Amino acid sequence: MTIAQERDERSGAERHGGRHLDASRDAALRDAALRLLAQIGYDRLTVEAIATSAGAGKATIYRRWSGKAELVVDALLSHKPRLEAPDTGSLRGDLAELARRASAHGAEPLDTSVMVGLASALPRDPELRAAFDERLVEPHRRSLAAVFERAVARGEIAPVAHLDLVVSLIPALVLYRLLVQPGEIDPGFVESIIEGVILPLVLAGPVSLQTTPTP
Amino acid sequence: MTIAQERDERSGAERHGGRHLDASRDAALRDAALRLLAQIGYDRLTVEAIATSAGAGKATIYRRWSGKAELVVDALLSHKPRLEAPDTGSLRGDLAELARRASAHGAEPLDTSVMVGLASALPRDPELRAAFDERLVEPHRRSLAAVFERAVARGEIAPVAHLDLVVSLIPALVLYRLLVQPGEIDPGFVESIIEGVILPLVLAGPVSLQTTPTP
DNA sequence: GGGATACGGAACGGTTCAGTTGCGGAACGT
DNA sequence: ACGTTCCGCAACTGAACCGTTCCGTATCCC
Repeated sequence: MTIAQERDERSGAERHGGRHLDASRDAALRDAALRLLAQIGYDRLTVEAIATSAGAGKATIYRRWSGKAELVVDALLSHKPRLEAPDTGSLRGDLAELARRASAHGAEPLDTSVMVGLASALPRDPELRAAFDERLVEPHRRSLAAVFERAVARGEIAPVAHLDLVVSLIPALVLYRLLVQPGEIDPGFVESIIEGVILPLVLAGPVSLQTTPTP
Repeated sequence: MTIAQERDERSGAERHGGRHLDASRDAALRDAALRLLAQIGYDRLTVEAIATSAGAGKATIYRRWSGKAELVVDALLSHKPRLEAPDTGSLRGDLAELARRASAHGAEPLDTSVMVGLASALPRDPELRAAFDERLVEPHRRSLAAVFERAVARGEIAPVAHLDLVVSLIPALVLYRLLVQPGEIDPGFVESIIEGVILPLVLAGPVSLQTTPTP
């Protein structure tokens, strides 16, 4: 519905004379929405604050979206993630590169704050959750899965048994860490996940030990 | 401050005649607060809804707490977790028992919903975060740490290298799963974390492989 | 018994926000 | 040139909620 509305307004059949919608206003409003979302969370986010923060009037928002929910979903979907998985030649190098992007660079700290800000709202809004999935969750999972699959193809590791779980490790632990201990993520934190959990896990062969060692 | 207020009201020096505070109202209100918190999250939680849900009047709440924040913190702190780590004789057995408690039983599904409901509010309220830590995060970590330490003492596994990280695995992955895919947690989910991630990780010896296998 | 206080319930003023409308001005098509 | 539509801004109505106050009733200490 969001995309449809966008189509109506841009290539609409009922556009005659008059001033056009200013595309720079769209971008400014979406940016402001994501920035405030990361700062104060979805529930405390107000349309008025978004407008003010973008130097716009509320009417400019309601000319484009039906309200907060539609604007935030559209902002999330417009937020293009970097999909390209790195290829440094080794699994450790690829993971380190992903970690470097995730902690140091500009995009990802916003991503994780947005995740925290959206958390409480996701269970009650399927559209929000779908956009959250498409732009924040799945790209990470795909990049990680590609890195592991390349390592398998190189013969560096055996096929990963629970790939779904393994590619969730970094985002899950980063999110948990942000909830339990708010503030900036130490770059070494992601590194210790890689070195302390992921690499030992995927480098170890399949384990088939006895369950009862103390008869 | 919350505990101090409680002391003032119960053993207060300035209590003369008149009807006493009904302790059953305290419990009903705290229960209602946690139940609604799990359902709709902290931000949408209203004092009015808590009172109505507990069959009480708002005045009964404001006689005890200064507002929503203090009530929720007090409710969290009154929520006594089961600390006792199981001791089945094997690491796998202990972990399976923890998993059984976490997914099937009554207390823990509420716990995880409360965690989701609190998520967006934690970064901006240190008292809330402290209570969250004390009653929802640390007990889980302590139980898991105790289980691993006993396994080390039995000689079942080598000392766990990144214990802080390893004991975060279950809560982090469960929380992440709840956010990304709301609804009930499949009991098999926690089991696959144990079998697919934790056990392979702690059973594998320290890994010291070469970083560059493709010269 | 009598004064004091808690109880559920209802009402009230104050604040915040949603969503709409009007204003003066600017940008577009015809 | 002219009408149409966008722009930022401000004002407005209505809803939701907070925190307080009052009511009639019930419970406690003295």
